[in-house]
Amino acid sequence: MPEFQTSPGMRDILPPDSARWRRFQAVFASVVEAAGYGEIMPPLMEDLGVFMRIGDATDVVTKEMYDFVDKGERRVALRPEQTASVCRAFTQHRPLTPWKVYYSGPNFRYEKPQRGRYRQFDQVGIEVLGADDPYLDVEVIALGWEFYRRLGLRRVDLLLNSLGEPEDRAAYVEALQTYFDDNSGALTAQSRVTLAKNPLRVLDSKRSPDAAVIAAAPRIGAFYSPQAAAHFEQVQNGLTDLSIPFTIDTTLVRGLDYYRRTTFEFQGGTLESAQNALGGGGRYDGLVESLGGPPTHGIGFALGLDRTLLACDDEGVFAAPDTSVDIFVVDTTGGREALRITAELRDCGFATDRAFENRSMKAQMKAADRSGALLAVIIGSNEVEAGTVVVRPLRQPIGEAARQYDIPRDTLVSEVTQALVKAVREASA
RNA sequence: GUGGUCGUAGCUCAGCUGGUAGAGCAUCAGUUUGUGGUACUGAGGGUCGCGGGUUCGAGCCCCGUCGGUCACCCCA
Repeated sequence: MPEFQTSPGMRDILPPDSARWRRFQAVFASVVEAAGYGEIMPPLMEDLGVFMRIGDATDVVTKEMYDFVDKGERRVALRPEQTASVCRAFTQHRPLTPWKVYYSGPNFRYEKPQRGRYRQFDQVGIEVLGADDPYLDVEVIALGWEFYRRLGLRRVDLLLNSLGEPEDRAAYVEALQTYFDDNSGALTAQSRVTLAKNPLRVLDSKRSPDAAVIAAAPRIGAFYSPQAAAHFEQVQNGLTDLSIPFTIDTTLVRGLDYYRRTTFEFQGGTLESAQNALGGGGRYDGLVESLGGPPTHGIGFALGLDRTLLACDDEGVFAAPDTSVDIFVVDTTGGREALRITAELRDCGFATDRAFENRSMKAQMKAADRSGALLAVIIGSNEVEAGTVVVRPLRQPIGEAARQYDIPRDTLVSEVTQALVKAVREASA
């Protein structure tokens, strides 16, 4: 074991995996930019108070924050999510509404790491501030749905719920509290602890002894005000109009305390339940206000990159993109000629790699093969003397002899262009 | 944070009831005095996560610790 390793829950993303991450973010950007969203890049660190507004009943805030005092005696924290930062940015800059933004990047939570759960983890997401239209809820959900489709995922389930208006939610929480209190004998000890903090969260319990109690608990639906019920119905109708299948799940309460009305979650059908939440979101009317801004409607979602990639692996889609080079330059005369040729080819836009340390012809050819290049450009002492270079196609079927040929050194670019066109055509045939 | 489980070469792993380490792949070199991907030969590479303990002797047993993983919790 080396002396230094990444800290728990932190890891290096190496090639070719890193290319997959980049493409993931690029696909997301293209989906939401096509709907008018612009990218916001908030800082990784904010005043601790910004994140405290997420809610003091959530572990994300109370137990998992990477907070510390900086050299200027400020209480700061690494962001555990980005919604709060977006709302802070909104109150700070007061952009025109509706303000449609997307983000992509790492967040930090001090949790015990597990598969699909890291202390530094990437999310992509969108937020819309300043609009109350239920069709906006539909747009937001539909964009998440569309993104999964673009990745190639098919086994994603959309769970939908509404927590009602704040008053509805409060009345429901009260009813739940009463119900669970009356039945606390049947709950697990852990659920009783949860109950003391937030009765809604008890609905999330995955412990089997709780299942019966939860199944018989009061449902949120009975507590909706007429407005909340109408909003929820329009959201459902809109999703149906777009042929997006969903399941109403009245126990879907989401972890963050700021949610109001519409909440939703995307679950991966192939994943274990501990990791099956690929992403989720909802309305958080009130969050901007709690950060000192004007009363402002808000809705958005965040999708976890790690779990979504796990789901992609399970479904065999969205493989790491090919990052191989077009041309590999082999030079057995010391490497100076390779230096010139490589630079020339790169200038002309060809992805080009080469070998170093003046290794044997065989070793350099091996490296050329490994590079995935379609073409090798070879220079030995004979070629230097004759003023030529060898062009050798590399991707013919095993057993078939390579048809390499000499070309004049000064026709390199045009010859290589032709050879590449041919190689690509043969490869796709 | 609580509990289970695992931790041996770069990677995947084997190692019988304790007797001072192996395979496959990968890497490098040679068979081929200029040419890769299939074949053959060989080489390099490990303080068996770390620290204690038991023992004549520990990769194998015990304790602790760190890390991964699984469940709970939480959530993405």
